[in-house]
Amino acid sequence: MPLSKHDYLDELRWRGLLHQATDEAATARHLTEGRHIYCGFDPTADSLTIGNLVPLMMLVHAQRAGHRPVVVMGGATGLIGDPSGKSAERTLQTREMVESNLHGQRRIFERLLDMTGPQGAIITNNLDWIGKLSFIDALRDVGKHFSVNVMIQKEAVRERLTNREQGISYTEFSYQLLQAYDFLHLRRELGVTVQVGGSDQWGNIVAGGDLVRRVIGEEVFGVTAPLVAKADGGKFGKTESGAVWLTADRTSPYAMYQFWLNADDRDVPRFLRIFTLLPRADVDGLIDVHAQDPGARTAHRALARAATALIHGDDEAQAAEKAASALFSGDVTSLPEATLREAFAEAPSSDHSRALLGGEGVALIDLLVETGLAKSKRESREFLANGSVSVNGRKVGPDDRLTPGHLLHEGLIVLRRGKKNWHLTRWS
RNA sequence: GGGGGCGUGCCUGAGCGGCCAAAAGGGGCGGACUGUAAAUCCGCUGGCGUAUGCCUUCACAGGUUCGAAUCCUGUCGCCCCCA
Repeated sequence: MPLSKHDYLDELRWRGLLHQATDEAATARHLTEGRHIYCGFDPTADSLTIGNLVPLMMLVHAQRAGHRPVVVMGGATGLIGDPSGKSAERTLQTREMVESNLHGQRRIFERLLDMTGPQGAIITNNLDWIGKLSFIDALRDVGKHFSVNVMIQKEAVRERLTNREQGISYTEFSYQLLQAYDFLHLRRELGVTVQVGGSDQWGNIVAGGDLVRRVIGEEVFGVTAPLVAKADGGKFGKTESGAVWLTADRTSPYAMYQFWLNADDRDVPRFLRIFTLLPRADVDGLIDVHAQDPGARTAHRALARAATALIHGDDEAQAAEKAASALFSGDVTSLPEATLREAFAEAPSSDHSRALLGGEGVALIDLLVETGLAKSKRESREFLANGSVSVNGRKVGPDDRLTPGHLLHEGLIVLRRGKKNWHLTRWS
């Protein structure tokens, strides 16, 4: 199989995606030929978050380097629950839930990975093989190769064993057996020899490698990426409105664009390397510009554009960018109607009767509550008094009312509360 | 089996009969400054139609008292020491 000029490990290394590898020299040698590289994703939700993007990028780079990526959707493991990195036992998901989550996540893999050609990604579901395993088979064929003494040493388990309040169930304790069995199965059936994942997966990956060696006496390899942390110490991937998801139904392209654009200066270089596919020269150039004048936010914009395009496609990224610059240009009034409607395509909006604008007009205090920009009249009053609210880009006070004079393009009024909470009202 | 301690608002954590909707910090939300940043500063942070006001909170259920987060009894949960 032809390999691209980019060496996989080197690529991961400069991008900051390489945390540890099993016998790095041997792994590097192994990767001089095209291999099958796998990563597992448990269907804990019907989408994936930006945090899951890290291991996903490892597969993307594998493919670009000439290897064949194999996605293992955890149809079986998702029913059990991975204790790695979790401080408490989780409630079991129903089979239906796992099943539907699987479908939700599949579209993301298909979008980010090339599904065609000899290097086309393979998407599998470990329920297909784990589901066939009987309890007796599991204990004899898998369990016999594991030492409980070793299992309880794993970080994911150890912490829970010493923690009286939490403990760990036999179910979650067994998780590593299943993931190890995945590796064995994939080695046998698809010739998969490398597993990648986040650093929290190291224990599971090693367990898989051990199993393969014991059963078929062959060496397999593992590579992990570091945990992505934010410069300010906060948890990566969270915003005021919760996690940032990779599908538009949960996080709009616009919201994702904003997420990247608002990245801390210090995080931008790293994010450019990890979350975009921009070539090294471009990245280095951007980092340079960024260091000279972070205020210009050239690198922020490039990051937001590239990362959003990677997930949602070029068109969506472009639209998000246009909307962002329109909204934050300050003067909403001068925007053409089409741009305005486009910019607010994803923002909350509401319809109102135009007749209300006549006479005394509509009190903003009430409207803020109606539109959800404020939770109660009391809060509404507070925001207005603080000068947090603007109508069509102009600040308003507690006693202001909306009249026909506020209408843009014969029927639109733009409300904003705080810096980033927009709402479009339509009047007809 | 015996003995001791703890359970407060989103989180940490003071309060230990009235001055308590409850200190302080964190977080969150607004504002100023800026670059839709960081740092800093200011305000808000149980709910309520605008309040020298009303309602609901200090694990839960009762009780004592003019009055309880604060005292008593029981229940639940957790921690520690001895055996």
